Amino acid sequence: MKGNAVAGQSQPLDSIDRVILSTLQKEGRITNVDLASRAGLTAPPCLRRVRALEDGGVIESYHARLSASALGYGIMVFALVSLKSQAEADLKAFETHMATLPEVRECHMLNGEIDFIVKIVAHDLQAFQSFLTSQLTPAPNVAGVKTSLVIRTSKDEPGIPVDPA
Amino acid sequence: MKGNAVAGQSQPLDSIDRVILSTLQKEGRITNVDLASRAGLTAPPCLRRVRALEDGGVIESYHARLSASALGYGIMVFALVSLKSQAEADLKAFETHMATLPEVRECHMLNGEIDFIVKIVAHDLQAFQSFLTSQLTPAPNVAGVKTSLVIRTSKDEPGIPVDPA
DNA sequence: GGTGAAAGTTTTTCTCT
DNA sequence: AGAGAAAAACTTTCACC
Repeated sequence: MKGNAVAGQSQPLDSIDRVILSTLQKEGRITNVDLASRAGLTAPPCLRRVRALEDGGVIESYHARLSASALGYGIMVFALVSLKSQAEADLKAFETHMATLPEVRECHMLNGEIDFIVKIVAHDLQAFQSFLTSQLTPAPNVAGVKTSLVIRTSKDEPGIPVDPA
Repeated sequence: MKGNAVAGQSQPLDSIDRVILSTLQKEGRITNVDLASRAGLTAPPCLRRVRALEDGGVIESYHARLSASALGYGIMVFALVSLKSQAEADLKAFETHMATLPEVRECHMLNGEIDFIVKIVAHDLQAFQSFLTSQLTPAPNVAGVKTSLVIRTSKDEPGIPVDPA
């Protein structure tokens, strides 16, 4: 094999790529012709750039953002979880368990005293309490859990900044 | 005016709607014809359902997910921020400041001792330190900031669970 | 790399059930 | 509400620059 067909970082991003990326990050279902005109291109080269960004792994995926409240998820909680052991196998075991729980939307390992931060959603406070005592506290290797209920969210931007070039 | 053209919750979601929602949450750029066949419909009624879900506010938006590392953002940090005053005007002032900072991706107000959890991204540790001392610590009304660096992320699901009906 | 035109799909509307 | 057919728009490929 010669060229990097899959997920090489390929070219440094030029300013047209950045327009494409920031546009698709905000409007994931924009048509290629509209995207092209915002990027100052015609459709074919725009499509080629999008495919290259997808194949190069810069664009990972596309998603619809759904209304939590419309789906009956009124509760969001951050849990700070410390584990008894920091051995890699034990960290993995905890992460594997988190992966199976639909209420757990994010699981990040942290440095310092607390080991994980976990973003959890639930239908209501009662459902969350039940989840906490039946799924999170008894998870493999858990030493302690501190939870904080989200009262309101003032900012929740998808993705990351796309700097102007 | 009569009907609720904008963001009424309209109908309870049936199982076809749920297939549409969970599919679009995972594959935001699927074509309507493919979506229709997964939902067991033909294209026209499928499109009508999607539009109704969009107009009803169940589908809020569509986004591309970009690779943080491909864009040079190697660092994610959660900051736990406590404020000097919990007066609504002071909470708002803090949130308004967070809204202006591109490094801040999420800002959630919490119950209990700590007032906000803020998800931050940065190019590297040095850029983060600089952000912390120049933007976050001196933000309006800040009493204290505790930061935790994310070592690795094992789960980061877009959106929320779509229960099977 | 970009352009313009052509071919192939998809989206979208309409009519009917 | 959903289906089939038709029109309009978009995507995708190709030849050329």
